[in-house]
Amino acid sequence: MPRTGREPMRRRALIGATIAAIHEAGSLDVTVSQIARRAGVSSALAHHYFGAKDDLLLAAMRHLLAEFGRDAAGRLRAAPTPRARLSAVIAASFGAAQFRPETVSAWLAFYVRAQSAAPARRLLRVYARRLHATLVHALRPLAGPRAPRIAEGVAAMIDGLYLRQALGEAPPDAAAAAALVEEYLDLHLAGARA
Amino acid sequence: MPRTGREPMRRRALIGATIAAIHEAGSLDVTVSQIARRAGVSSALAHHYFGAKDDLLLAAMRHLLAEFGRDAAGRLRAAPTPRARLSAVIAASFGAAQFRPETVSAWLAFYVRAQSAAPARRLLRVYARRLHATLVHALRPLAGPRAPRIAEGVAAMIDGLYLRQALGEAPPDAAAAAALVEEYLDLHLAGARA
Amino acid sequence: MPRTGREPMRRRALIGATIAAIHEAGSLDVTVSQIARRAGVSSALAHHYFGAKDDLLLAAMRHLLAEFGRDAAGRLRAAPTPRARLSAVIAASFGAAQFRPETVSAWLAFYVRAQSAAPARRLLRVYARRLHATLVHALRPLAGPRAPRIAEGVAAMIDGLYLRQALGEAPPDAAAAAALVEEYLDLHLAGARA
Amino acid sequence: MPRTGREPMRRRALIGATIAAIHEAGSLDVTVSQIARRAGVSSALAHHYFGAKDDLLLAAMRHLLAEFGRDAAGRLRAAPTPRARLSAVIAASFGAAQFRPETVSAWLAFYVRAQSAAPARRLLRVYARRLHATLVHALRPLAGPRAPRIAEGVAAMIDGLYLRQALGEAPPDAAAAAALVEEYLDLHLAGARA
DNA sequence: AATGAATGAGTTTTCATTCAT
DNA sequence: GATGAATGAAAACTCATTCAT
Repeated sequence: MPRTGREPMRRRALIGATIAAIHEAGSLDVTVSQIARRAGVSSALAHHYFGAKDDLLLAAMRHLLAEFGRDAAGRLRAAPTPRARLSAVIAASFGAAQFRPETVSAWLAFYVRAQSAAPARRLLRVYARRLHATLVHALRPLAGPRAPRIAEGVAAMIDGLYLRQALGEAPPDAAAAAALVEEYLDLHLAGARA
Repeated sequence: MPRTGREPMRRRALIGATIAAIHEAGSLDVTVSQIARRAGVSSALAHHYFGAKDDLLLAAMRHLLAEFGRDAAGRLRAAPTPRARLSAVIAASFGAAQFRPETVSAWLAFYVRAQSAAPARRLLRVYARRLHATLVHALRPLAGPRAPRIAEGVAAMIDGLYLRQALGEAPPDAAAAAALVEEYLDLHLAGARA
Repeated sequence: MPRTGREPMRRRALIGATIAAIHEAGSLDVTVSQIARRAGVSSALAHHYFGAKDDLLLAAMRHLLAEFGRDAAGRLRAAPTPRARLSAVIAASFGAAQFRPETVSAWLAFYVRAQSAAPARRLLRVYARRLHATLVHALRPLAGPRAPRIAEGVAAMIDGLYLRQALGEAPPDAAAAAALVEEYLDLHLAGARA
Repeated sequence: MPRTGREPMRRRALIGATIAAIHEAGSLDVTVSQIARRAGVSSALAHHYFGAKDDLLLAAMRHLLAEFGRDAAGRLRAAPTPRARLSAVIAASFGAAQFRPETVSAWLAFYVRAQSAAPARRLLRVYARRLHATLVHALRPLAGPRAPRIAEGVAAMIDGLYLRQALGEAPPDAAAAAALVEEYLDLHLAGARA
């Protein structure tokens, strides 16, 4: 039986609390104390584990990215065709784990942060490039030279739907969002085949 | 000759400084003093004219929205057909005034703010609904019942391209962005006609 | 016909506004702008006429003191006997002009101010001494060597009734207050005669 | 041995510093920084323990009130007769702890504050009512229906003596002040018996 | 005479961060 | 490992006061 260890437990709790707090505040203007209280520890402990506040935020961001990455990877492994791989990416983007209001808020906040904080920017770029590469790779056999272009469109649309979701008064409709992107793809690929 | 009036001058200067400062900081975490200094006045004067910081931010937001509104309205007046009206909206979105890094940064920052500040949210919603109405109205004769759906896709894509532009290492390529949206429309409308 | 002159008019308006504002705020924490607005002029004009804020406050204080002085002097002139003179002072203290909530608030605020501002303290002392002298003078033929002591008691009781009035939830009852002091005097003077 | 506990220590120090600072300033226009410096801590700590400045002021007020309450209660317990109880209240009012210039200044400042700040007003009213009830209760067997009236006179005189003491150039003479009130009582009660 | 414009000097309050225990 | 205690630094906001017009 692996002793779970207090530290990893605390770290997880703090990261979860960070995301929840960001969602509740709707921005990164969240105090370390708020986060710590939510995680049931002292703010000093948050510093002890993560160093500066920025590091905690980065860790939360990394957590979100990794979660998405795992989710997407799983779906990609199960996808037999290029077209299915594209759907896998879309499904992961609008999957239950990603499209929760909580996650979307945090996501958007991190995007803004990336404009001013270099480490956050680096993180997002790695993710963006990986996503782009995956899309292009899957699109290549279906759309040839238009692949990068379509990938760009797909990525933009996904991001745009997140943005609107973050703001939206309407309840999140992951299915409708996914369908919109799928349709975009279908139009492009049908046109290609024609 | 109308006396220029100092107040409108100062207000304009402060709003301009606000947008510039937001861009430079990459977020709304800008102090009133920074903004005031940039406008060449004291922070007290900024408070004198705008009240609280939030009011200044809102005024800047309103300014951006109004600018876009005027730009779009001008282009729409010159558009003879529904399809041209759609292009007018897209052109306004990616026009020189709107797609400057400066404006895009501020835009995104305001989106985040709208998550927590009700007045900002109201402002963005008004803009979003107006845009949506314009798009649907122009799409109706071309796409019938699919109009709302396509409008949603167009709006999402535009927002997504802004988001990516805000983050992007690449220099802004308004033409490419606009082309992507135009193409999206063409695909939908071609399919419709077919 | 005496041209009233703008200046005296403005000064009066400002002093009245000062007292009203102090009453409304319940303390001297009133801004010059508030006072000026209430008087219908700019704050700059208040400074123009009175110099610093302290000077305006002092002028308002002086106004209150002078008003009380005039009121008391009038009543004293009409008082035929020492006992009547004592009643005159009491009547002036609780007269309509003095015992208004407005005046009482200001009065108390000035008492506090006198603790830290020398000019205000000097002003109040002059008034206190004059009042004391008047009381002693009237008491001497009635109470002999006990005059200063009784004067002290009367003055304290008047001040105390003001204090309680300033705080009181009950509506001001000038008659009851005056009666309490009169009774105090009667007891002393009856005892003296006995 | 109970660990002294830093928090209670700091709270006490801050409250003491508040009262001292109010006395020195002669009003509540005292900055949190001044108070904190006097207590030997940072202003941030004052906020940490008391929240807003108002809360610190209220705590100081409550401290004064409680101190007086304890003092009076002790003396009342030792008073065998109604008349002795009245003297106990007077003695407590002018006792060494209460009639210090420091305390009197603060007292007066709080009275003014009560005019504009509801919580302060509530606090003072509780104290005023309790005092009134005590006086009336002790006076009832001695003065019958005149008890409330005399109680009012006693309370007013005490407050008035505080007021004059706050302003006074003369050194505080607690004995003389107390004697004045005692005499007032004696006159009333002698008259009653007669 | 009168004012709008403008600001410097402060004041409260918040918060990330450190440190002794 | 964990925390309460403590603070320096900063930020929003206020206000008396000055000055050009």
